[in-house]
Amino acid sequence: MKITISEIAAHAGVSTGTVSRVINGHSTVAKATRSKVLEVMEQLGYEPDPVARELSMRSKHAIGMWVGAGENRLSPYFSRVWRALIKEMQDRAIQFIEMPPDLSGWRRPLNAVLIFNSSFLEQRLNVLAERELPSVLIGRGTGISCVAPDDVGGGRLAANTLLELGHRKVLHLSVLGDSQWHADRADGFAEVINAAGADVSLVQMRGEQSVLGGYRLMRDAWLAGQRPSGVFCATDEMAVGAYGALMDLGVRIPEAMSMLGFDGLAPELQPGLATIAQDIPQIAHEAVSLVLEAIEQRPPRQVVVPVHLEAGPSLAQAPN
Amino acid sequence: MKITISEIAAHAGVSTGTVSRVINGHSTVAKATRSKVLEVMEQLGYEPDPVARELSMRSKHAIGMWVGAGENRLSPYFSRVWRALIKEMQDRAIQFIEMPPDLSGWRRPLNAVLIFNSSFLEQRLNVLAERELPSVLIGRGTGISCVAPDDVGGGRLAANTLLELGHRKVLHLSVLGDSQWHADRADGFAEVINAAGADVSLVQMRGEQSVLGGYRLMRDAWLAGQRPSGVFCATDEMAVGAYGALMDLGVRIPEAMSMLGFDGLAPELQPGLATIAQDIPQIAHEAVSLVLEAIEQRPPRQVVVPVHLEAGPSLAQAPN
DNA sequence: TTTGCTAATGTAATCGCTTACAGCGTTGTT
DNA sequence: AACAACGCTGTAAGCGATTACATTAGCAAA
Repeated sequence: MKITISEIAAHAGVSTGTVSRVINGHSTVAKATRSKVLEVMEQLGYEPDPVARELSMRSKHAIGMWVGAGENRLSPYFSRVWRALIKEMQDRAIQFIEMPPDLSGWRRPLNAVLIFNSSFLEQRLNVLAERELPSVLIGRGTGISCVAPDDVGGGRLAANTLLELGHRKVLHLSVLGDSQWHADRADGFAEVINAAGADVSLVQMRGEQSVLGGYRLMRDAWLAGQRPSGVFCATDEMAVGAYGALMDLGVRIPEAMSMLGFDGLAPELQPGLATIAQDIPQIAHEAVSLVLEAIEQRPPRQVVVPVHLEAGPSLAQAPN
Repeated sequence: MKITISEIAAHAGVSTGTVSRVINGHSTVAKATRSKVLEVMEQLGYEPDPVARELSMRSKHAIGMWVGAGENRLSPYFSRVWRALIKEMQDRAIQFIEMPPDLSGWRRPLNAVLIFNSSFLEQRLNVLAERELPSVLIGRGTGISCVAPDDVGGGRLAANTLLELGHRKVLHLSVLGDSQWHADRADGFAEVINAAGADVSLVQMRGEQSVLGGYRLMRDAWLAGQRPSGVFCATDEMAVGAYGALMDLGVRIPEAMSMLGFDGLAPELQPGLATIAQDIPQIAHEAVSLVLEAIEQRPPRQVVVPVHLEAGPSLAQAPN
């Protein structure tokens, strides 16, 4: 037998309205009442019904997720972000709708649109502006609300991590193209490395953002005579490839080479690989908050979500 | 502005009850009325709201999705299936809940569980049986409802495709381990190839199910002197790797080598790569249907979803 | 004591749909 | 002619939440 809000109300001796208010964390509930209600909810094992919830709230919040044809929806990173977004919206009883890359002919009513790190951003924003749809970007932009990981900080963190382990010759595998994310990672990394002293050297190479891209980059660098003691990869996917290349070349990790990736996917992709991890659930949380703000016409905001080091056995003291 | 049932009712000059009856195919509606309503619905592009529908039909279904620790939730295939499932449940206003690999301490009420192609299947089923939770498997099993792509048929189709193009020396890159899916693909493929005549030869090699696994397998095969004119990869991920290996080796595709993957992800992963495509939305659809049947205590059913060839420029006539 | 405000709570409309029940012309039976 | 049965349709009460609005209590100021 499913427990409903009115049973909770009855047991707690309050009205359904009050119960609803404590569920949604409205501040106008007296402390004593709130805890009483929470207690009853706990005791009866109450879970609000998401379907009913959505029906009653939805009129305000249906948000579309727009990912361009250019983006790779099958990439591990995208997959993670997507899942986090869905979970976040589920928790807030928001309806989410996947939109097709091409919007002509799109007619379903929406309150806002969430754009995933898009190419052709300008064009897209224009399309949305025409339809007067508030929009929020996961990525970087100006004049629009957006949320992104702290790429510069992550780059710096990567550099400091390697420096503290005594590495003096480091390699950075970055991504071809003009992605702001990867440029920032490279900049943060280079900034710290270059400030570390004259005996520290940095080489940067750029390749395709994929496992194979990382593999080829690392293999070719090594065969071309690059012999760093530490390598920082702009993404975990590339790191997986680079890791594989080093294995194939017989270079031992971490004895002969320390490796560090970026994104926080490494633990699933290649156990043991250290990474600068993004807080993806947090990014999703901020993204949805920004969307709700945008719907209320509040001014756009840029938020940067911190990253942290997720250590692993691919990291070791530099050999002498 | 969202169109509701009452607008349809107004436009058609009937009551909402009647509209609802035609939506649900109740037989007690006069023919003329029915067609009038259908016409208006068509004209206004009306779609019944699944959330409201579910709420009022009070068949509240919450289904858990259980994926083991061993499964790679970031793999492109999994990602696709996941998205398709979510969409399907959204369309049916079913609540889906992601469950942790370890179920001890799990308390949220569920009506059923959907298991993704799991390792340790027996153990898991026992756990679920203890809790009296109906369960459905995406993959293969006995004594339980399950849905899977037609792997054997897909293997045969791959073989016929290559044979029809005149290939006489073919390579199959398969997956290490005891996955039924991949065994079936290999069997279907081998069956047809081996029946094709004495001048047709097949070599099978097995490696890791990943881009890198495919890369290494293909590279090593080639370097070991394997010179087929066509290669069939058990998954598109491996195919991407194998494709890359051939590029690196300077083997031209498709002039010197035809390639065929499996899963239907190739168009996104590696444009141009032909593949035996699964109908993933259909698999998701069947999976959810089976779950609903299981909830109603109907006897378990096994369903096999057909696959089809998605051709591409990686396929060509065999060289003489 | 009365007035005015604020904080906390109750009330009831609402979200979009289903469905039990009631109403009402027709037709068939006696 | 009276009545039952039937076929179709309208009406309104839910489903389980949210929330605008009304109400009440409590307290300070006049």
